[in-house]
Amino acid sequence: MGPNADNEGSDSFDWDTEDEQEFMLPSSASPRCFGNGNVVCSDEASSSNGISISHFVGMGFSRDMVCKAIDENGGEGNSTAIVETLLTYSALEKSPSETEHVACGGQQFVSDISSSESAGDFLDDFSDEDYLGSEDNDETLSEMDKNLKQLVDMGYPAAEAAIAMERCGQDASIDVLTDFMCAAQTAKEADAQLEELPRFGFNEGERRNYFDGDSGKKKRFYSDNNWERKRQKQRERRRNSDEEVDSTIIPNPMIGFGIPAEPWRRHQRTLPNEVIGPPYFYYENVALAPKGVWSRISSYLYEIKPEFVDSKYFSAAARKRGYIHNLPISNRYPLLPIPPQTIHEALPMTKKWWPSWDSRTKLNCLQTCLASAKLTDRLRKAVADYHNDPPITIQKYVMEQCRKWNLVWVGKNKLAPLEPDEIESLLGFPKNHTRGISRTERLKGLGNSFQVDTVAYHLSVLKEMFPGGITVLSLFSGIGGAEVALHRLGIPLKTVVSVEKSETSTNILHNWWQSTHQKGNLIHIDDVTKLDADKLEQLINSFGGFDLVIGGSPCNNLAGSNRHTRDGLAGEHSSLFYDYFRILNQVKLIMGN
DNA sequence: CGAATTATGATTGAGGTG
DNA sequence: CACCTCAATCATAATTCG
Repeated sequence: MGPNADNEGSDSFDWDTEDEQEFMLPSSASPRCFGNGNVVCSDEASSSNGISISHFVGMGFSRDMVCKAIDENGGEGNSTAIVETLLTYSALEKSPSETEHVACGGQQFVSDISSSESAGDFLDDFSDEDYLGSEDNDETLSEMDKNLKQLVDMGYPAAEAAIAMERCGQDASIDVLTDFMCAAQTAKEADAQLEELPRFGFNEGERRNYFDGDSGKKKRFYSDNNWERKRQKQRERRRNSDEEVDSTIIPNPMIGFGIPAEPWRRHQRTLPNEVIGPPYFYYENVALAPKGVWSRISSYLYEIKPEFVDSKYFSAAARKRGYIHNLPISNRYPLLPIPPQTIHEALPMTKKWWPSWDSRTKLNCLQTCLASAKLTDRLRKAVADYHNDPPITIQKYVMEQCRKWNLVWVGKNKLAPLEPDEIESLLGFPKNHTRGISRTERLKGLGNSFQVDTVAYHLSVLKEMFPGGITVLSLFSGIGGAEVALHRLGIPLKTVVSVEKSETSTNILHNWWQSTHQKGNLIHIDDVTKLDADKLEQLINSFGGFDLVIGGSPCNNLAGSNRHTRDGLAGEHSSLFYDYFRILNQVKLIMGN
């Protein structure tokens, strides 16, 4: 009946080595900026797994740095380790001063992007005068490395040590550095009170203590030695690790700069001058990413703070996402018709079988996998034994599984996962949008997509700006959430350059393009890493520039559902964010000329 | 061999309790 | 403040099926 309560004490933990590695992850570093095509070293031979020096150079690191990082990691095999090494170097070189003011009812943004020494500068407005690491010869670097290592050995987080070294100068003594960090620490502790925001009554906090001897897997863990040790280590790490380098605050309620239901909430923001469009850009990823990820993404995208929005305010299913963009935020309007807002409205057939003790009105996030038939059958058996409502412990267990797997009631005591066409509808896509490919592929494509109504609400401000239509660079297009959103807004698509690796997703977008009788051009490119400055310049010359650069880079190394490779931004796929950043910069640069 | 099926926790943060 | 409960989460990998 209950979930398998096993694996107590079966895992062995090796925290000692892991802690060291995590310290090496700085949580803030400034991006390198790009010049013209001369940064692209096309003569580089790719290694067997397709990762080359130019791949890392493309992320914005200098060539020297890349070579050194590859050497340190014993060749090009371990790209994740190389990226982390590079990010550490970046933190050593420079860390952005995180000045930030929060005005009442709005936010102000202060940019602090400096150009670097690498290959041409892309922002003429900024000078190099406050940049100190103009020639990072090996001796300087290794000296700084030595200091960093010593500080880390003393127990300081690498990120703070790197910041201290940057602030105090390269040849500051260890004493000076520790003093600096001590002062910074106390300042931050005193700074740790800023929290307001009203709360909504969406989830009534009905918390009961439940003591279930059978299905209770938790109580027993508390007396487990490994478990205790692990929790202790976690607490220690939490105290030690970068106290407040991650300044990202996820708002509650998660409504960003406003939702259609509350147009009276007024927000204002000030963007840095160099990102006031065009070109407009729109970047998306999961809101609940590992610590520090959003502040890093933000530091690359001109220090613009993400707009966190949960799609449950636009549809019957939740979808917590962060959006960084330079779009205006006033006079937004929702896509019509307004989609069903509750489970019963979206799936009327379920109403008949819905038990009174299932209090859900919204579905959770639509993911890429569905519950197994064995699980739903176990749940059916757990509930079917009772004439009336099952006991509270059974209810708890069933509800937990329902929430985890987004199950709905489709018969007496019968639960089932959603069908692909239901997911299409909940995400705002037309019926049969993904039809024609395998069920597994459909679920994957849909699970990785935008919620169309949510994105369209943000993009709606483009309509009056581009009455004649727009030219779009769509990165990581997937099944075409951005295209569908723009089309449903009635914004003509003059040209869409779509970059997408998956062939099945590409076909879906292509089919949609034809079936909606688009007048414009749809151009496909299959690899973001191959979209270099030359290619961009060629495209921009052909179409007169891009009005919008839109895309959400891979989230699978950030998403909470990933048990195996939740490696953060440095992960194999999620690191493609740096290509979004690179391409956006190159577009801005080329269009600026 | 592609498609379908199934099992597989950890990391966060909010909020309660003593 | 220490400690706990509760909740959410754009997935991966191994295996089986047809």
